Amino acid sequence: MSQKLSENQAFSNQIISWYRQNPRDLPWRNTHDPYKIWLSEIILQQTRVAQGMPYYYAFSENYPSVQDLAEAPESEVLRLWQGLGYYSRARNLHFCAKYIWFELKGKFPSTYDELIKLKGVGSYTAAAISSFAFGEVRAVVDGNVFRVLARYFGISTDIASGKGKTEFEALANQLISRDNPGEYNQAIMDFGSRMCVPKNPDCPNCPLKSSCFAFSKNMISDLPVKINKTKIKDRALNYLIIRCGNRWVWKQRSSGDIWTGLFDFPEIDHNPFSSQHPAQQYPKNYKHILSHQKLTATFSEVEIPEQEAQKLEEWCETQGYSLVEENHIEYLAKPKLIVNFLTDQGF
DNA sequence: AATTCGGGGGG
DNA sequence: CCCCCAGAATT
Repeated sequence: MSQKLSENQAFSNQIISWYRQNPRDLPWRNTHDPYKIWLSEIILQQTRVAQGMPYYYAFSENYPSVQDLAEAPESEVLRLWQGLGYYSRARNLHFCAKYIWFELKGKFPSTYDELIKLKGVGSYTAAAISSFAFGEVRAVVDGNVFRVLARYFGISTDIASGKGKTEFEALANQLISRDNPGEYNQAIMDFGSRMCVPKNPDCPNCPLKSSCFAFSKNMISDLPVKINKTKIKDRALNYLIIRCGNRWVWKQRSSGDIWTGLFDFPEIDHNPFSSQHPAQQYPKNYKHILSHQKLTATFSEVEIPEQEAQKLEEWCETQGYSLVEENHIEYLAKPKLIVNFLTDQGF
């Protein structure tokens, strides 16, 4: 056995050894059901375990099987996802559930190569499902793995680049335990999220410190290298709430922009009503940070008399807007910004 | 390769 | 204020 191979084996053995002494009891670890594992992995993309946990329970209870999810209306799935963000995850989840149930007759894809074809399933998620549910030897590379490997092996390749992704995936697939790939994958992610954390990691108590490159070179704060280019743009949203009796005009957002499929309000420009009826603006501005946009929203309100209800209905029809009874608002999937506004109004 | 997709937590 | 989080799709 080459020295390289035995060093790799020592690394994975220590990772698994640490994991067995410090296991977290997470609900998706108590099953091999690929549906539940898939569900958990989609929820946890770019999402902390603590934030995703209540959503995992909600989806598991409302949709215990892929059939239940497949037969649910998309509006309900999006409403259940409300507040978690990256809503294409929910739409892709529902799309794939329908595909698996109705096209594949409920037979869940069971290999990395099949799983990665699913919408919303990339290299990380395909590796996670194939190893956890089916025991395939396929290493996960998430933010935790990037960090642990970059520090331990002293790799300074930009983890946000395609070169970095290729390089780290190749290394991870050399390190993964052939006997227990799923447990190794769980172990290295847990190690990264609880021991080898981004800031102020607990190096003195780390079982791998003696052979860790970054620790020995005092480069913990320099690794991993991540070159971030995203710049945040300011954006104004000036909403107009058009009310007619107890009905409000709602707009379902279309693709190609933020919050696809969710409901908010028309914006104040280009409406035939606010010029003829007094529109009242709410005093408070709402600031909301997305990953790439800094939103500032204002809300105005205009009341349309019942005599013009038919004209309003026709205008909504041409615009693709919906007149929604107040008691139905809670069932619409809405962005957090809108939920915040409604909460302030007592909804 | 660069940009676009949410929302929350921690230093 | 910054960065990060069990990333992936699109351009």
